[in-house]
Amino acid sequence: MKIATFNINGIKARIDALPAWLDEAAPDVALLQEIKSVDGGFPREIFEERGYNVETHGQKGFNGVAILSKRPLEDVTRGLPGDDSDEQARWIEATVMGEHRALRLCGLYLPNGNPAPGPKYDYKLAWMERLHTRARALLATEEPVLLGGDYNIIPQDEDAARPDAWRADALARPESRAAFRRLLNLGFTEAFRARVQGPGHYTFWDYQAGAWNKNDGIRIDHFLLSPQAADLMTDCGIDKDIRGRDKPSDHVPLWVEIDA
DNA sequence: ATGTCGTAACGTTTACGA
Repeated sequence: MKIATFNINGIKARIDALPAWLDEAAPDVALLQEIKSVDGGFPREIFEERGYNVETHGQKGFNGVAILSKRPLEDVTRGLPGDDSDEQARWIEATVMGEHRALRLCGLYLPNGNPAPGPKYDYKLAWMERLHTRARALLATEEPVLLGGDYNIIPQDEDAARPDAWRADALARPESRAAFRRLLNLGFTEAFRARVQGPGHYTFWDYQAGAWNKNDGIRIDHFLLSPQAADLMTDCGIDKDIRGRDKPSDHVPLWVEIDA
């Protein structure tokens, strides 16, 4: 089963590019972030026509996550637990039924956190604390669990073309990186790094300053796999090329192949 | 030129978030 994550930066703006990528890459599941749409405004028919079940968790204007799946989805939940006052739509979970077994999928859009320091950075770190709590609970189920999405975290210097330019940014500050490492230390495997080593692999290129043409990118979209899911992974990759097409998102898809 | 894009709104332009 091919499972992808893709920050589309607005469903209205990606109304052509997203279906074109789906038709070509043919993922069984796509975790989407930044749909920037309320649930009722999401053009679900476009995806249902292609055989996808559609589950959304949106809000007006910003954020918003969704799951598209060709296989049945069950037990869908919306919102990251741990703060009932948090109204930002950044988390959705569902169980997808594979041919042999079920997988628990979590689609996440982790707060950017800039400017840092400041209240937005505090919110990012608090959100990561809640993510840690939820991730630990999911591990305890001993089921295959995948946490996929836009983490807004550059894990190491090798994950940026110009690491010094990001040193003070919320995406690379020591507290952000430490919170990400704490997740890994629970026992998750970072899918891409389990398969590919070394610098030069990115999932985001800013629209500004010709970042794409200079390959001035960062790697901030990730899949974290529970031990039971990591045992089933057979491949992982980045669909880099679509960043150079018409009307691209600033992110590109990351995908994993899971033998489920 | 302080570099772009997407969304919303008291819209033909500005503000915000990224």
